[in-house]
Amino acid sequence: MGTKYKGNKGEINALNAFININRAVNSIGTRISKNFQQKGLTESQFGVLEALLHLGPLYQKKIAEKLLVSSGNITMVIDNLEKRELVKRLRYQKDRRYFNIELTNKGKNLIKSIFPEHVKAIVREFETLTQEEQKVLRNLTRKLGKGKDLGINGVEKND
Amino acid sequence: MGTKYKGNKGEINALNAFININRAVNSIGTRISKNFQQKGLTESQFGVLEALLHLGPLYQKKIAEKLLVSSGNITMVIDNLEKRELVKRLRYQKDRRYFNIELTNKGKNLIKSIFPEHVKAIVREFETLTQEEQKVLRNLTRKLGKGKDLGINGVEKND
DNA sequence: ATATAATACATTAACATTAAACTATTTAAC
DNA sequence: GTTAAATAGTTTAATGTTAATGTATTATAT
Repeated sequence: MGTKYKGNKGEINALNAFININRAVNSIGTRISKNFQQKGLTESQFGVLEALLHLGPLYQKKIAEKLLVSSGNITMVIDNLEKRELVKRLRYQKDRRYFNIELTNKGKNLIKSIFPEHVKAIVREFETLTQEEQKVLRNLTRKLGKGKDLGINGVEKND
Repeated sequence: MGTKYKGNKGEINALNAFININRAVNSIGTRISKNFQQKGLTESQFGVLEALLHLGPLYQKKIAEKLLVSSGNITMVIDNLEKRELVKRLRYQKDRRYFNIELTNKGKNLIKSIFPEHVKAIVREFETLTQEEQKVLRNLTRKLGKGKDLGINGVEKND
């Protein structure tokens, strides 16, 4: 198990935690994504539809921020969703640089039909942990994700 | 914070844990990968070189298994590493279906020069957690990653 | 021995992904 | 008001990724 790298205890602990958290995300991600893949959606496409369902219409830059991907990427994902008539681009008249991206009825019906199964799949994966363990995991990963980027004066940059 | 989805407590806990673990992996992964990206390596390329350094020569299928990617994919990654003369393909004479993939001296020097910084970057990320918390995180994610795939008779399939 | 399976790797098409360069539009500077 | 800077989105080139299909090689069945 774990890393083959020989280092001090601190290094071994960090490497083992790193390896296991990556494997876990990979492993549960693969299983969970089967749901929407069977409906012909990629992970990015699913992410866009889900964001639009729960947050309402967004312009592309906001979607890219939510999904942590580049704007060039989002252009293509929206292109492909638009081809399938799951979303539409609406030029925002007050500032013509923006497109508002909206779900079509077809898109809304699709994501609404998939999402409950998606939640069930996630719950199923996390059932290997108790409710208490899930909370511990959430808190540890929240701390981890925030990193320790410090702004000036040692004040946390992250909210 | 957390999900906007309205569900029962079990669903909310699982979704929140899911969101945070994904964000954490994404976030620390982005920062850690800057190391090898600055040396002109992609994540997959780094993964291959690292596996070869620590495990010795491997054939492509083994590499694909280690890195959890498809064999079609590994063909291209090896192609690109080979173009840069970081690895070489050696046809295995006893069974000519296989290639042994080996590091060249250039490849070995590169990965050996990068890896210590990589470890340091990981340690740095995990310093937001205590040693004890890192161990807890490792155990929770190990459990999570194994899932609860059951073979016949309810016997665990995973080792 | 020959036909069939299985195995390792390669190829293709479709989509993802980023960085960098580009266009169109709006805002800010002067 | 005209120019410069900033912003939203697009395009391109390079690589990654998978699933599906193809090719070469080896193992198995009969």
